[in-house]
Amino acid sequence: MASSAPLKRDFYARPAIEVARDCLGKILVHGAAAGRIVEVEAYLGVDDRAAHCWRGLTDRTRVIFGPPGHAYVYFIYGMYECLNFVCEPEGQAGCVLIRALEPLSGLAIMRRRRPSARRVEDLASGPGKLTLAVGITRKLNGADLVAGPLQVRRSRDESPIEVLATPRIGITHCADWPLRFVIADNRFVSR
DNA sequence: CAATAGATCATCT
DNA sequence: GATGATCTATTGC
Repeated sequence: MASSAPLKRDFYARPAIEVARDCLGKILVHGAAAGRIVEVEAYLGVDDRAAHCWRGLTDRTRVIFGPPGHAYVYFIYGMYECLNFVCEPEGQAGCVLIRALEPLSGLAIMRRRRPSARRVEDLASGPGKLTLAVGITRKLNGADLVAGPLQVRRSRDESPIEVLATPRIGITHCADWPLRFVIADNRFVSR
């Protein structure tokens, strides 16, 4: 497999924008399924009206204010789940939404979980699609990314990556902030 | 192609 | 009671 050591906690204990950019090219692993992160979005703290934590600490946003290096998984539109990495030191809000993966292994089980995907490019090219493909549910909300069943690893392929910044997708507030980051010319990013 | 409707529910007003 | 960090199928050009 084209991956090695899991990222340590200090990787996540930084501003969400830095973590977001650095996540690109890393490998997300859950069981037999693994994929390369090709598209992410940064969500900031209380100043970012598009972020869930904008209103402050609630039952739902508790994990975002908790220690870094954990998963924040939330349920949206009555149907889909989305995966975030909690960033910043404990007590501060900030996270990174994982928006698309390039499938690397476990292709068979991914296809089984996403019967409607006709092409490999459709398996995990969106926040709701990737959680289905990789088998992430709300049960993983709060899970430790450093030691838990869901991990992020450095790729063995360390060839340079060209990163593009664009506005975030599907939000109404702060819609012009360039906090979406993609690997340039990658065919697995969402449409 | 592009545009739109419908599915469906946790969270917050 | 409305809304939302989405996706799919369908309709219409």
